[in-house]
Formats: sequence, structure tokens, C-alpha cells
Amino acid sequence: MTIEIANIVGSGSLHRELKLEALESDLSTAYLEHDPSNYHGLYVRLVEDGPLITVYRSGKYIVTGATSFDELRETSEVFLRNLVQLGILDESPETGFTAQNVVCTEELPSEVDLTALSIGLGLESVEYEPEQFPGLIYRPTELPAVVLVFANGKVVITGAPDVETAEKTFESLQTQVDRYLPG
DNA sequence: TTAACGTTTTCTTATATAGCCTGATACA
DNA sequence: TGTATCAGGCTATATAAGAAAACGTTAA
Repeated sequence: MTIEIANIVGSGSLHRELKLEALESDLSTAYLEHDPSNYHGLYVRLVEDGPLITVYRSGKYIVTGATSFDELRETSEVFLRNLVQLGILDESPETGFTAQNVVCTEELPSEVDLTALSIGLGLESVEYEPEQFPGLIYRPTELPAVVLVFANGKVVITGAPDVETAEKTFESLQTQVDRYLPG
């Protein structure tokens, strides 16, 4: 099994309020975007095309666009170090930074008859409306993740807090596919 | 009926996936 | 002018955050 991580979302808190306008002018080396008329959060990128940090006045922040847990952690830590260097924080606080959502892709060994699969899985855990969206949406009752299954066998797993959960979710799907669409 | 307040929804970002639609461009 | 091709946007999914708008409810 070769689950590929496409995106990880994490969040944490600095436990103190921030002046976003001041932060915007102080973080001169980062890639910044702040347009309160569009959205109230301050967007920060430490490197061009790198993960995006959304910072709020409350001191809470979100990191999106990381493709590994190392990159997610590193982004949060470098951001905190920058704030300490700028004198915005006295020292790196305990932020409680954790991954909230992992988006992964996988592939089933063969094409899938989505209509047959939706009948097999049962209407209570499946949404499949091809006129609206070409993928089948599967919510396993025992796992906190959602799976998008496409007719060509490609699969997107989202909502999982970690890779283990994503892998278990894919295994659960594969079991169901083998049961309802043998051979 | 209107004001005031409380609750809910929408917005934004990242990302994969695939089908459909629309607009732009190229060529006959 | 008509057809073909391509690119881009929208559809749906999860998640965090908080402001603002859109609701619903209650009282005067």
C-alpha cells in the first residue's frame, strides 16, 4: 500500500492576541497577504509555494498545504522562531499544535462499478450522485474519515487526523470492494 | 411592526480526484 | 462562420480559524 499525502492541515495557538498590521510589517522576509475586505486572517508563507499559515488576531493559527508531518511541524516551529526573533514573543510558547486533517490519495487495483458499490455499501454510509459529482462518497461508520472513490479506481481519503487512520480507512474500503465487487 | 438579541451559515485556504460547462483561441 | 481543441472554473469532501452576513426568535 502506497498512500500518498496530498495535504495536511494543522492548528495551534500562541495564547496571546496579535496586531496583524504590525505583524505584517515586521515579517518583511516572508510572503505575506492581508486583505481584511476579503478575509480577516493574515496569510504567511515562509517560503514561496510552501505551506500557508493563516494567522488570526486571537493568536490562533492554521497551517495548510504541507505534504508531510515533518514539513507541517517545521513550518510551525520556524514561524514561532521568527516571532521570537522579532520580539513579538518572548520565547516559543506551548502552542498545542496538532494535525487536524490529512488528505491522501490511493488507487484500487482495478476499475470500480460505482453504482454496484453504492448498493453494496448501503445508502446510510454512501452518497453517489453522478450528475452532481462523479465520485462516490463513502463514510465508514467506525472511522473518522471520508473516502471519495472514482470509477477508474482512484481514491481520495480526507478527514483523517493521521496517516494510520487514512490507511485503515483505505483497508476498510478495499475489504468492502472485495466483498461486493469480487473479481 | 420593529428592534434587539441569539444562532446559524458563509467565506477563505490547501489538496487530491473526474465530469461537465463555458469562454477563448485556432483553423478550415 | 462553424467546428475543434484547450484551459479554467465549478461541482463534492474534510479541517481549522473568526468576522460578517443572514437568519430566527422574542419582547415591546
